[in-house]
Amino acid sequence: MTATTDQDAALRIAAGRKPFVEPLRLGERLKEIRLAHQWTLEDVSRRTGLARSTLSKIENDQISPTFTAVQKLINGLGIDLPQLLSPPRVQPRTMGRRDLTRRGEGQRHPTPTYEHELLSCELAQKRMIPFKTIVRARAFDEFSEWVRHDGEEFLMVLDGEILLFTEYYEPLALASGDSIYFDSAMGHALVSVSDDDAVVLSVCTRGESST
Amino acid sequence: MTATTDQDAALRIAAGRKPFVEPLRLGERLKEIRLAHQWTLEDVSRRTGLARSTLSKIENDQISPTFTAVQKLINGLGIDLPQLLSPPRVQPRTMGRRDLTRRGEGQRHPTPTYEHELLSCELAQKRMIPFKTIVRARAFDEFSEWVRHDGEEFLMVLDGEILLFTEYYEPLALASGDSIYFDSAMGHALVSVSDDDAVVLSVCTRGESST
DNA sequence: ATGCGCTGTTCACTATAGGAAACGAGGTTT
DNA sequence: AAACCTCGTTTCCTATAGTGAACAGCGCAT
Repeated sequence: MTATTDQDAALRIAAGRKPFVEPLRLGERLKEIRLAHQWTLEDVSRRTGLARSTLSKIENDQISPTFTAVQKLINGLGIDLPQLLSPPRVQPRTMGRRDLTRRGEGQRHPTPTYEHELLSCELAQKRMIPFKTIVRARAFDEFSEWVRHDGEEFLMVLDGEILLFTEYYEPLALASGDSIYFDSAMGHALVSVSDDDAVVLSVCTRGESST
Repeated sequence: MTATTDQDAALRIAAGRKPFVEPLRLGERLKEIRLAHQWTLEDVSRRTGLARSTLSKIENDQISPTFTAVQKLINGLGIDLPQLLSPPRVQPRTMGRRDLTRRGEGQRHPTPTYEHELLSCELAQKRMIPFKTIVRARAFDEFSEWVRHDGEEFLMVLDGEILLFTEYYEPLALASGDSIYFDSAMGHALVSVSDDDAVVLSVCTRGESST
């Protein structure tokens, strides 16, 4: 098992189980949009080039539109695909969630090189993944491969001193209190150089396009 | 041959002509993904439930997949739709940026209640905003109003002890090493309760909708 | 070489999406 | 009320997406 896989796994666990396939009430959504603009089927037909009947069937889930049809829709209606697919244009989820993690109470994920402690893992659907890591690795060659994942990462050294190896830069020494922000698609790896294992706090961005 | 039908047809032809819409090289993109994972058509077939032949045709733009087919794809491949549709834009900017901030070298922004130190402020276009804050406020009533901004916020106490006031919850005591994740649209405010001013590290998400 | 196993493509057929026109339900005009 | 409009739905029919099987190409083993 490679370091990459380890961290990927941790991130994936943090990301939580996939909600599998949602029904994706496309027809319903289309009708919402149409009525919101007070358009008739004929209006939409003129805008999109799709037949009135076709639109009716799509709205009532009697057919599954072709991808070209979907394109005509998003194009003709002047909306983009996410808009068409996110039926519950809900704000509610943005308000008032909270997730406390007391010192040392995160969810631990040990690997040969790192010991991760996932923070705030009660909350699903969040846009950042924070975790504290004890860096056990002492030499770069303990990594079989670059650690690498989509998105961006912010990192602050809480304790000890580390060397940050990155794919495109010289190794960088970071002491307690130093912080760095980088694209995490660039290969990276941490090594402790202080007497005790170093501790860092990381925050990764979630893969985008969350609906 | 009624005038209505003629006009309808004319409009539909005009709309149906596809001059500008179709930058979506879906087949190409699918092939990219498949090869990136070193999957064979048969593998993808098993994952998605679509026939090998169908997949081949989709990859070669010989057919326009049904929306249900697209769903099977994104579902079976474990990707989401934006991923499937956005081949070109993601790659360029994601690779290799880096921004180091040594301890205490951030950009300071003092306010009556807080003393912020912005970290990694060299980098534009990043998805998280990290900053270290010295909490000067000693009582809740030093705030004239809730602090409130779009997005989400992660916060870890680095030093001292604070009280986190939030709009929808009771005040929460946080000691060094405790962390919390919350929707920052919910009003919030920090107060130091330790002898020295407390220090916290915060990371906020950037507003979305970059498009 | 011959045969085997695997790849991706192509064929022939079935299932279904898309379009034109007919239909039925309100609403407005006369 | 009948004669319309205009709306959305439904009914054919044709165009095409989706499938399984056959095919051609390639590496590998015998």
